[in-house]
Amino acid sequence: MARPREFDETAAVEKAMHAFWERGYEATSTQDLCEATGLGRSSVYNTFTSKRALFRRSLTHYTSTQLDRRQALLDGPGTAAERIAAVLDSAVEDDLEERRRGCLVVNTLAELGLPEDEVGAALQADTDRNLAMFTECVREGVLDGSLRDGLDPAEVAEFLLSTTSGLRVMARRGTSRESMHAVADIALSAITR
Amino acid sequence: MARPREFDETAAVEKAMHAFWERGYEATSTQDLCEATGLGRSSVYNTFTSKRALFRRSLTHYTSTQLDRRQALLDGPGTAAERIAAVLDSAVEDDLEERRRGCLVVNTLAELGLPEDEVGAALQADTDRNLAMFTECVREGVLDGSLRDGLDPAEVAEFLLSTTSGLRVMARRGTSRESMHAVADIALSAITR
DNA sequence: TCAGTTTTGTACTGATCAATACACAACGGG
DNA sequence: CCCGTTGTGTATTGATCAGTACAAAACTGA
Repeated sequence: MARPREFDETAAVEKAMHAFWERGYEATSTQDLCEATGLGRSSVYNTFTSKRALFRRSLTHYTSTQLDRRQALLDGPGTAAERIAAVLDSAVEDDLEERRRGCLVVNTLAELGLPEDEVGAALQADTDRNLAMFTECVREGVLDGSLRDGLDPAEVAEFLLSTTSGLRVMARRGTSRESMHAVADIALSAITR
Repeated sequence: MARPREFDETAAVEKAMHAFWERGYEATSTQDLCEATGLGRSSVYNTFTSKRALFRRSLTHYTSTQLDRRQALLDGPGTAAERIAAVLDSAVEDDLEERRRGCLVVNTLAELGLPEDEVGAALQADTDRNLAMFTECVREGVLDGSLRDGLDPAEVAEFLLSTTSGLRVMARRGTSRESMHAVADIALSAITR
């Protein structure tokens, strides 16, 4: 019944996500979002309610794919130390353009902080899942002997999240791939033996 | 000759800086800046030309005071390792409210990236000075024996800048003082012996 | 074919944006 | 004292902001 959509909703969210990622939340106008998605204003508002709601959709789309990728690396082959190294390396993009965009979560946290709405909740959820994933992997690393004895998994998880966040900021500073790699190596040396 | 100013320019810049720090660049309107500084629109534009120019003034005011404070810590007493520890600790504010604001430089980098104007130049200059200060101190630390042998001072400087940036992002995430302290300790353990 | 439902395009809303015009106020030098 | 210069307050600029009203369009089920 009724007229069907002329577009794919997920594809539209993905395009909106890239617009927000490129310019930040405030600097992205609803007009920008229409152009990025190829939709008219009516379709955007009919489907996503508001700019902020579309941003929340974009953000959760970003975090879920990013967390899945990270989880896959942490569930991959090798010692825990090697898997953590793979995660740190994955923050180091090959392409300068990509590196310059940084991370949508870090960018949003820096621009908006933790707002008291669903956007803030999405950011908090991302933090929690990251910490949980890292904590678990560190626990495994202490057992498999690839990480040092006596490490507090929760503390190391905070350290690793801080490190990836720091790397993303360095990326926005225009830091070279080589320098970012060196930073990742030093960070890793703090917890491996 | 002519009518004198009714306000202190530096004080106005400082108040504008806090407004930008609190809300970010885009979300801070010229109206907000008038209210924060207590000046009328005419005075603001007569004195600072444009919103962006006032932002640049605010940013350089922030970076210069922050760099001076950091330099003082790195020039202070104790071994290089102790002085670097003092810098990392200084990123951990006592007050939650202050911590939540994060760092104006990190926030701006995340929101705007490195724009091709004087704002970008100010951000780049801040990065350069930070790296230079850290590099010098690490060199001293290798000599005084408080840091490990064989460390590349330039690489460690990037690591330390990345770490402080990461800590500021964690602060925006709402991370506790204790967790941030633990992160700083782990980071330090990578370079001390 | 047509009634019912949803999408879409166009035009528009009031609000707010950064920036300016301009008259008047306030001072210093002569 | 008063002319020239600069600062300040008020009103306003056109542009753009997020969001909406509304009618035509496009489809489904009957």
